[in-house]
Amino acid sequence: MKDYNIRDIAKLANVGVSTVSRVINDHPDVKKETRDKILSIIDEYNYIPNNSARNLKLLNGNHIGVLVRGSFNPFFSQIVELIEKKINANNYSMILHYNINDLSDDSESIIEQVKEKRLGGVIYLGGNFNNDSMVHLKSLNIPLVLASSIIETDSDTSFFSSVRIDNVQSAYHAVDYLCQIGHKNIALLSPGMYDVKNGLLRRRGYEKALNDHGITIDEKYIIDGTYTFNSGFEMAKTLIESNPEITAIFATSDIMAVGAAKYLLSSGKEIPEDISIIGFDGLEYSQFFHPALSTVKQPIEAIAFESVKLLFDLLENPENKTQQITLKTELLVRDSVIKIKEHSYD
Amino acid sequence: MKDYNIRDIAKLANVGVSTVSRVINDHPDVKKETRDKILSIIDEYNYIPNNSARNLKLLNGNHIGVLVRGSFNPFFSQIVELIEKKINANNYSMILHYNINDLSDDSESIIEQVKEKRLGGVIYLGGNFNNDSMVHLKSLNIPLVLASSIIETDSDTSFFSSVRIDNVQSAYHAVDYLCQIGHKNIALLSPGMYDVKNGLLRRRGYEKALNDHGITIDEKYIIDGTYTFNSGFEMAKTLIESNPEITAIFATSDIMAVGAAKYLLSSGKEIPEDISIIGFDGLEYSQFFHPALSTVKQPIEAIAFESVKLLFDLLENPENKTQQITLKTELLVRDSVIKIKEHSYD
DNA sequence: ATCGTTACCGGAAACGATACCATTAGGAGG
DNA sequence: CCTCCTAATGGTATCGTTTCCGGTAACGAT
Repeated sequence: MKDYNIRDIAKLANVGVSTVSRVINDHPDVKKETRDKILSIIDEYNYIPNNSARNLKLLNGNHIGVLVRGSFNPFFSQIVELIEKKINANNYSMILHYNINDLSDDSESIIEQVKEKRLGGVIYLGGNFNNDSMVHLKSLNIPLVLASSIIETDSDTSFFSSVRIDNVQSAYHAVDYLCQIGHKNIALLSPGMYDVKNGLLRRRGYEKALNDHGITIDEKYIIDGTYTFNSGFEMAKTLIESNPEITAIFATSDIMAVGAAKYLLSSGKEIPEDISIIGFDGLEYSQFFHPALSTVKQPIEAIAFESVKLLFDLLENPENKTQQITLKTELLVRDSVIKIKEHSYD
Repeated sequence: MKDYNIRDIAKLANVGVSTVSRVINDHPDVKKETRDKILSIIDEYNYIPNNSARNLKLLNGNHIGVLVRGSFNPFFSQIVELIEKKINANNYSMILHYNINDLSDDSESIIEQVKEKRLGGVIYLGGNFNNDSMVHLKSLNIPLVLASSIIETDSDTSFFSSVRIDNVQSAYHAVDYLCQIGHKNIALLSPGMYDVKNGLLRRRGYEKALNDHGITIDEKYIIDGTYTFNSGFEMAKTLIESNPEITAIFATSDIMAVGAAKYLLSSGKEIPEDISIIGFDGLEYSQFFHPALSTVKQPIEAIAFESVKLLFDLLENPENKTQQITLKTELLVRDSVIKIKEHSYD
């Protein structure tokens, strides 16, 4: 029950190995008759080409790496699942690596992974990149797409393909809405050191919205944490205990929002009557929370879909131009927000 | 900026390629002096051995496949993340494939994946296996561990290593508890055709508990769906609309439970005052729902940890015995259940 | 001096697939 | 009949490792 190799198949079919190779790779220069015969032998003996040999010869692997900056966030899990589906449809395999680089520079860890695993391409989810990173990475000479990543560079952003959203605008949208319906004491739940750049942009949107509505920014309404349920819970607790006048919370991720909402509800507050809350990401989960959470929905399917598409554009034709795509988010207003009551006119 | 190969390194270090190879693979037969010299050259020139060539020669890959039966369930995502961490720690790479076989037999799809991707080992999450599958799979001759899978065979279960829970007992535990606190009209939210075996066992636990408490099983309290939020929502709706006397729901997964709870709350019912609810899996999520969901907690970390451990036991020494591990679940009683009021004694 | 042993080391044949380069056969065109 | 072209095919070097099979040097024992 040994495995057959291409030479065995060639012998069995009475042809040369080159011909078998051509059949396997769909080269046109094979007579239909010969092709059919070889195909039937391949089928009969259950021959499967050896990928290692193939990759050795071709000098590039057919694994594409999906490297994820964070971990334990359903937002990433969902994207990853969708990406996997598409990668497999293209006859590549996905090598998944969560929680890349807790310490080092993003570009470092990517380079390491690519070399070590001989990846044919990489999708990087959720990191931060500056000019140096980009140049460093460029030396890899490998198809790379940056998805949901923050790219901080004034110069050439066209080194790599990228798929992202407008974080400032998206956050602005949510906070602007809160202001419009009368909220003035609006808190911000922000990721702290963990993923600074990302949170920073959303914070800028928050500040801009307040500014535009003539509300002065109060540092004590802004609190840092991490992208976890627990952190959301704790942040809300700290915030509300010392600032009971807060009427709305904008959380920069849904899991934070859920954590915060949980604190509010379990401390006897009502949502949205006492406090309105808006999350970020648009996890399926958020609509099954009770009350249904308002959120800024990221186009998760599109992020996954476009990332893979851009990657294969580069993979199939390395001469292709890189592309930068910015996708639209959508503010979903659900049951967790309410127009503020004007006490004076009661 | 070409990549160096082992011959380049050998030349640079003035040694033979075999010696370099020995250094790379930690063979003892190299003088410390020589080893250090080679090591420094390797470091200086940033040499990384080519995995394809290595695997070609060794005839076995250093990728281990993690194949997941279902998809879009945080239960699996969490296990996968933990597994990945451990696999990487062992210097292997994880190739992840969700949603294996929507149609075909589990063993078929595993075999296909293994051959095509030259996997060195496989962890299969959440499938169903019968005797035929097992025999079929055995021919692969590859380390394989079945995690959270249902193995239906009276004969030899020792073909493969496995990590599982006692589904019957776990479900029994939850339903028994509901009975103990006075519930009689207890509904079951079960996965339908999707993953029959798994749901079947939990159903058996449900039935056994009712039996032990002298409650006759009523088919109209048992409803089939899928492991999704939405399905949970719909099942609860159907169930409650036509059987308003139900006082408790046992859902065979947390996401079903959340969906069901959402229906109840949004239709004006109160949890647990009107209806008690218990889920299954123990997702972090469940405790941040409001009210905090009671659930049967699966030992997620242990499942991941043990799976990888058993796999590497087999990988490192193929002569090792396979092991079958059954892990304990834990009933977490939180805010979603309440002792039933006896109307007669009010 | 000769031998045996040990500790290191190198050469070269695989591993399985690809692709360049030849080669053949047959037909078209002169 | 010869040349040229094209379609189809085969031979073989090559990709970068590992490992078997020796080989050499050093050294103590005889």
